[in-house]
Amino acid sequence: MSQKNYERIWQTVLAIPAGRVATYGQIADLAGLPGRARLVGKALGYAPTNMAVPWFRVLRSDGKIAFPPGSEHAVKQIGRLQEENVAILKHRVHLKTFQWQPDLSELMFKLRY
DNA sequence: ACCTTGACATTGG
DNA sequence: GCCAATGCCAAGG
Repeated sequence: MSQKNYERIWQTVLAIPAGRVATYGQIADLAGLPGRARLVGKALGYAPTNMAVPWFRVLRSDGKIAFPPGSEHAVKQIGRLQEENVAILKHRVHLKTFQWQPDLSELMFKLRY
């Protein structure tokens, strides 16, 4: 287990502000792991609950919820997003409106890159 | 070392 | 926009 990569991913996701969302690929890039979007999903699955990583703010490249419609995970995710006023329509978030546009220098500082 | 598995992404129809 | 085919690559068996 490459705990190191997971940590970077968790830290990056922790930087997503409430009310905004990011895609798996975007997180991979920001975490310095280009081309490893799938690793992001895996890392979120292993995220320690005590660390409160906002996994629900991460979506597919087209804005869709990654879990199957109606599944327990999907329902919870949609609920969490709606609590922060992120609109969901047809299992999808309009990225043009809600996608996080990180301040790169600030992020670099936080992640120590 | 080989094979399988994904909370993915991109492209083409 | 939907679906299928491809490409991708770390983890775990």
